[in-house]
Amino acid sequence: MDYKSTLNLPSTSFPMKANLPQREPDFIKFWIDNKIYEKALSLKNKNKRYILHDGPPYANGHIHIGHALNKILKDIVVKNKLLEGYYSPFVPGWDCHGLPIELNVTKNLGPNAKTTPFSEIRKLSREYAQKFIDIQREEFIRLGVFGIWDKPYLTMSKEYEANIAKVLVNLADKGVIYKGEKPIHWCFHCGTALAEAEIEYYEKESPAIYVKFPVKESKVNVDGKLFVLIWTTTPWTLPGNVALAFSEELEYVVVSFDGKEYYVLAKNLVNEVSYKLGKDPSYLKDISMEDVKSLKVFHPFESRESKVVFSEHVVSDTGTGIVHIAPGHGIEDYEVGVRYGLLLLSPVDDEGRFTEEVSEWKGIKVFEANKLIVEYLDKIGVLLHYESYKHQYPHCWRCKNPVIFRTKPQWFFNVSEKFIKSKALEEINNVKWVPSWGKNRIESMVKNRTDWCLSRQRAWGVPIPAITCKKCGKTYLGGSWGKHIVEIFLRDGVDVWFEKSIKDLLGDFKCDCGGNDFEKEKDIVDVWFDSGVSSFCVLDEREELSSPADLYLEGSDQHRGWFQSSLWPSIAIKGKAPYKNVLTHGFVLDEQGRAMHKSLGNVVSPEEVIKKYGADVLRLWVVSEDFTEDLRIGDHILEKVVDAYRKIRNTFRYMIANLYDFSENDKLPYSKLTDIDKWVLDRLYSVSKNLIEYYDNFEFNKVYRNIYDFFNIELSSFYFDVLKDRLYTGKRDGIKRRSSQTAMYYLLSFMVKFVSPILSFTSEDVWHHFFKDRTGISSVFLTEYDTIPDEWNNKEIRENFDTVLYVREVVLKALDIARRSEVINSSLEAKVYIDTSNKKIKEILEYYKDSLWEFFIVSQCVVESFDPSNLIYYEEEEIRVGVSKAEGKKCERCWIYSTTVGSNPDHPTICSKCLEALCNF
RNA sequence: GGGCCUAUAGCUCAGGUGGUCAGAGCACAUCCCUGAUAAGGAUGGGGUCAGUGGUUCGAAUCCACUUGGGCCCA
Repeated sequence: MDYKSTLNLPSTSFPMKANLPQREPDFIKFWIDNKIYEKALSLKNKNKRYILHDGPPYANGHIHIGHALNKILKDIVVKNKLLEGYYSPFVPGWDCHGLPIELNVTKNLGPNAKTTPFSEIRKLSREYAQKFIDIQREEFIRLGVFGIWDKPYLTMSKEYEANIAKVLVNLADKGVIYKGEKPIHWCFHCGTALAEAEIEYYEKESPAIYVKFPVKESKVNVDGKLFVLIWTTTPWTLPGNVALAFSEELEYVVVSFDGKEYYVLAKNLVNEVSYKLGKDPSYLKDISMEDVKSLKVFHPFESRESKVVFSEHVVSDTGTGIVHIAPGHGIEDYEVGVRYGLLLLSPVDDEGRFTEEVSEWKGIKVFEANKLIVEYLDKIGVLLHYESYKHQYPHCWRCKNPVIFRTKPQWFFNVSEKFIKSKALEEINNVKWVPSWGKNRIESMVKNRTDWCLSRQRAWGVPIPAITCKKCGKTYLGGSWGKHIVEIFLRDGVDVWFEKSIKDLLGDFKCDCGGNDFEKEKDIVDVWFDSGVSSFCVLDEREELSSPADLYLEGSDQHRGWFQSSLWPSIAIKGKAPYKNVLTHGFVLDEQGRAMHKSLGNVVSPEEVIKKYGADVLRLWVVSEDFTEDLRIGDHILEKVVDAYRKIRNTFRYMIANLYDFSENDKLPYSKLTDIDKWVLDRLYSVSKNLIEYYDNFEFNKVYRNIYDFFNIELSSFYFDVLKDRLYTGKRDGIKRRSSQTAMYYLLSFMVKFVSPILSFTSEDVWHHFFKDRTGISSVFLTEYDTIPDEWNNKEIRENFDTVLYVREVVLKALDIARRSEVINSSLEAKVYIDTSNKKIKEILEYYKDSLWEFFIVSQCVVESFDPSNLIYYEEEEIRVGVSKAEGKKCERCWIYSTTVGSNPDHPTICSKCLEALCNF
């Protein structure tokens, strides 16, 4: 007889091989065609909200692995909240304005760029951004990310743009926007301001000079004239000098080479100066920081003081350890100037010529003036040394000419204003930062933050709707004018600013002085402001959303970026942070822990990973690492993730296959379950509690670990292995089999849901193969986590099995020895003897004595004192184990050895247990 | 150059307030099974906890410095 056909072997069409790259698109199609996310949301419409607000990626280029990491993490949060029963709408966004897009557009225009009108550049930029929004949207969807993809927010949408202007006007009304000056890169050849990205560094030859600044007063006593010595490669910036910066980290000395003139400079640069002069010092003395602070220094040719200040940016690798400060001609200088309240001079016009403020060289281009200034310094006796110096210098990317720093009027957001800054710091304290050091990080950045320069001299962005009266020079941004122009923007879009004349926009607005002839502001607002006001333009505007958001989740670089740009406007207008929780993730590095660079050839793209392994593998990778730190990725790491994926998939498959003949009606009540099934439900109870806690704390790596370990240790290697006998050979609807199937049904139902925020495709695959028809629910994402019955929490069973499992370890070692001694091959060929002096253990073993053979997967197991001779013997701690060949013959059906084999002449090759099972076959 | 973060077996990770803390899973090797089968099970070998120097009776765990790596600034 063919006994194999009488077994209840696992049966399923759920494929072992996932074939994710090919099959995942079908699930995406299913989700989209059946509007699964929309349905899930509408099911939870009345429930508590959970708002994760998307930080908009820049609409330029394809997504990289960092984008994938970010969106997958967000998706895990959103799906988990959905399954917890929250209404969690995810509205994806894109950052659309800004220089990189404008540059790509103008690059494509080639030499025509200069003559292309603003409005055309804006139109092309808009098309360019839209193209990449469409590309990136498909790429995000391919990752399995749920979101309201057909209604994302775009910072270039008509409403969003108008709202940007509205928030800006609101801020102006709050009195935190002001007009000031700031140095910018300027190409006087092209007559335009340049952004950092438009600067190229080339070698340039400049005059390097040592200049003596006369000291008028000090505590330093020398027998001659005292000077502070500086070194510069831009003599033309000297007319703008207002200060001399020292470093508190350096030591200074007074040195003389001729006994007549004495110079203050950094101690460790004396040798360099001495070498250049070709003279040894005739006098050298340390001076204290107090001495330095006592110096009252004057400008070498202007009749004003050159103030002594201190700055960290002063170093002693070259020069004199004292830096001449011209706040109008350098960013660092400017910042020092802001800190010390220094005069801001920028006596240079658009063509790079000195203005009349510098009467001596008025009208002369600054680079040509260099030579004249050096000659002049020499003439008045303050030039110590001159040489030609080659160094890296910024040049215009377009015309390749050297650029300069000069100041232009700019719009600022006054964040250093006391009230705003202290309010911001207070609010930072009310936000939960994950990981916790994020708070420290943003706090120190906020503390040191200087005013935010909002204006950009560009085309692709939202105009700053300010006007200046030509008659009296008064500038308007907020007030009734602001209200008026925002109304127009909301109705017609911000493009009218560029397209219409000021007269058309003005309405009946008049200047306080009575004038009605105005000039339009040409600058646009910084892109960081665009995304920074998203809580106003998205959370406050869209019905399904609200502010403050429950969560912002971005890379740790956003402490400087979006988290801050979002904080300031919200603080200034609402007095509140726009978020309750802020979670940051690290950066994705290669397997060696190095940043990815095209030149290193170590870039891993999400597209490649999906093509080779599938999105679920990428999703599993995300949680297999600790995302609060930097993450590593590469083929070796991904292979490991694939292994883990296979294990999880197979565990699901095993459950599905063994439940092929089980339905809800076959479920047994908890009280009827066998102990091992009660044990596994106790494990499921504790795993479930853990998982919910881990999910809520964003500890996804622990979620992964807990699931993976549960599948490997408890389920695969013990529970499922033990179950095989009763599932395959037991009576089809026998109590033991149904008991285990009941537990397995819960395992499958609970775990497929817990896994679904991570392995969304695979979970849906499982759902469709098993639960869809049984429940009538078409998607796992239309369900919620199962409630965890408290009766599963069974301390007694747990403790019993702790003991059983401990003894099992010892037994397995004994079996291994028996196997290596060639006493047995399969563990079913063994009979096991166990004895222990531990009363408690013995009690438990005796209680389970009829099940031990099953737990250990052997044919016979006895608990009694035994003679170890003639047995394979092993002991550990108090456990003594003996192994011999099992008694009786191998049953052809269940493969267990039994003395009952042959007792029935009709079935001479099978055991009594199998005979019983066959009765109702 | 500065701020923040980071360094534990081949990989991914555990190791509150210092004293069985040198762990887990996977991978690997060897063996078993062939009724989860391009699956399943068992046993085993792997680390001077980046380095140096301190504090301490005692440090992976505290402190300092160094080195490597990352983010943000300069």
